Amino acid sequence: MDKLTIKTLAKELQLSVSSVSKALRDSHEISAETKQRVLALADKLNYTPNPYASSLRKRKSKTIGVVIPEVVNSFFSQSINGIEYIAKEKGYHVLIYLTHEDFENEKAILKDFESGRVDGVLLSVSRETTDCLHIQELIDKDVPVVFFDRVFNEIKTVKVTTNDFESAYLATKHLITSGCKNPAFLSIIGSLNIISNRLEGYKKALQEYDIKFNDHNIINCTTDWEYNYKLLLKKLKSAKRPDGILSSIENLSVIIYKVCEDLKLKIPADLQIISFSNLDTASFLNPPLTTVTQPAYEIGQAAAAALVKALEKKNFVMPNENIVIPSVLITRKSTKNKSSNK
Amino acid sequence: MDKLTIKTLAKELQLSVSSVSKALRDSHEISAETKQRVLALADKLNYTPNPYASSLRKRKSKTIGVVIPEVVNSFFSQSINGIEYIAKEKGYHVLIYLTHEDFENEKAILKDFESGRVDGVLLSVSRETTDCLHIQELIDKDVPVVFFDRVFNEIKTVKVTTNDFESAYLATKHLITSGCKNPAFLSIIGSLNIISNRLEGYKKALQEYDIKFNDHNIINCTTDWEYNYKLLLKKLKSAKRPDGILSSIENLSVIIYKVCEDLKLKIPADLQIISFSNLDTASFLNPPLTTVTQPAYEIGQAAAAALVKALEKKNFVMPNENIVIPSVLITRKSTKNKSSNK
DNA sequence: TTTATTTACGCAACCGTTTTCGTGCTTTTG
DNA sequence: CAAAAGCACGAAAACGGTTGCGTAAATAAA
Repeated sequence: MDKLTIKTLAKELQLSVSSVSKALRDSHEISAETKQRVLALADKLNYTPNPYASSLRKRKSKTIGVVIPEVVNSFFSQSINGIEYIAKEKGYHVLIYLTHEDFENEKAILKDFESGRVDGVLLSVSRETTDCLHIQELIDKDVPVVFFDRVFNEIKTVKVTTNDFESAYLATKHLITSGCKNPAFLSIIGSLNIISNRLEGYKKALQEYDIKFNDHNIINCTTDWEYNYKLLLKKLKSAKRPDGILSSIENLSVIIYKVCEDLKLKIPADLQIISFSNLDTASFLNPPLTTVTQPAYEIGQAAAAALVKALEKKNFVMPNENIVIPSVLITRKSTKNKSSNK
Repeated sequence: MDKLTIKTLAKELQLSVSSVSKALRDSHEISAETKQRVLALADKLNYTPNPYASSLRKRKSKTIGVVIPEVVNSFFSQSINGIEYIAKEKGYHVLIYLTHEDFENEKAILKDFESGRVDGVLLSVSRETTDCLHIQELIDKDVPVVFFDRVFNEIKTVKVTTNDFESAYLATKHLITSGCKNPAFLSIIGSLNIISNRLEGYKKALQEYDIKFNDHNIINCTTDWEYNYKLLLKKLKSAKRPDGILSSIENLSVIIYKVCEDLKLKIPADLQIISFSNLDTASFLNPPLTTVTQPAYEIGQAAAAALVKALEKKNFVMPNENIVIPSVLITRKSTKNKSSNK
């Protein structure tokens, strides 16, 4: 048995290759009767058209590339879920690439995309990404890019984010109204927009409550967990230690718990904690963690939908649009809210 | 500017298309000098060969398909990480598909693979998958499939798993030696090999310690969390309630915590808990959860490596091989182990 | 009845690479 | 010095579909 191609069908049916192709694609040029015959045989022989031949000729791959920093991360894996939902619905395939927060990796991946491997890209930039030449170059080659979560404002395209500024503002406000006099902000190195937006929200809340902003209360973590642990240990041992923390990074919250345990600091009595987090174990931590939870699934869906919508158009132009899907503050026992639920 | 193809290079260099192609692929037929010229221009023009044309001609896509039940799951996302590591290293691309534990989805995905979209497949079957015709059909079309974690023994191929039987045995033994007289086993509907293997391990430990096996202690959960909650509530309220639980499913462990909280059962005093889990928040739960942690990353790596190894061979034959990478039991405060670490 | 239009299909070019085979030319060998 | 071998490259046929265009027959309009 040699390979089953469209030619096999054509020969069997005494039709030309082109007619078979047209019949399979439900062209109006082919009679209903012939279509039936073709479909029937295709079905019987279990024929599936070669996607590469098709992609080559049609100059589109029905494939989208998803570029994210990490996959072992509840935010990104939930996003992928949303992306996959839309992709499947619209008949697209999903290629996944991880940058591991490395700029060179990101560049190499986007460079590869210039080959036409994917019709469009969903991108959440790495922490190290400081310029966007590689992104613009890709777009200039007519490969549309939609940002989600970690965006680059310099690029004119659709950006799907959550309300980082406002969420951080509300979270900080929550800390303050729960009694914090000296809330700190847990940050991470890099130049991510989302982080600086969150920082601005934090600052605004301080300002509103006449708490003077103190540089010491911005704790800059790194990717080195050992270092972060020591840094937090130092900060929380110091005389003017914070009495509340807003963590802008999910993974860092567990380190805080660890440090508190080791320093015998009581949560929330000695230290109140809120974290941006999508961990569904947050409510089972000790004590349950108050979180700012991002609508990761919806963000993935919205980004994929925007991309596909553009791809389906003849001469698509990506609108320079910001889609903002709000996060939700879920108060739990790690903060001293009065009306504590859960 | 029209599309940049190999023809553009050929024209510019006054060479034939074939020579350029050969130069790019570093063929011995081309002189070093010519290669230099070709590479230089390709570099200058930022040329990237069209992958679809190449795949069509070469009849291989340098792409592997990964089919998993869910991605919002620390085991699978860690596995993907391992897979991606190998894929990148070997120059493969990774297409990800989610079955959402649905058999029909799984069939449709594997059917699509018969088109030659991927060179090989890494598969972890859905919970609902009870027969393997669709898998065998794919293999019969010369698309190699490597199983990881959730395997199908009927299929002769490489299977990468962890030592489920032994791990469950050791975990149960741990419960018993920590004082459990009546340990239960938390299962989930479906016919997964890994679950039944774990159940066997549990049974063996009971037998070894002369604890008679009791059907009531096999708690069969479903995908309905509400139902599971009620079921566990009932089980843990009953007179002959278990004094220890081995959960074979990561997600179920948090429900147990919830039920214990609501019933005011103390962990581990009233109920000791061990769960198969890859959650890195396990040690920050209240109390820290004793886990059987699977080497998810390594399993992904091993599966991908086995697949790629086969793909790189001329006439590959998949060996019918079991690669077993052991899990590790990490004792924490949810069990009353004597030498408690962490 | 003649002409115009529609219907249903085939021909052949094309998408961008890869690869086999052939061909001059230079170099080696007996 | 003739024959053989090696070298560097080009022509052309694939790979498996898609699509614009041509065309014969069938139908509609004039």
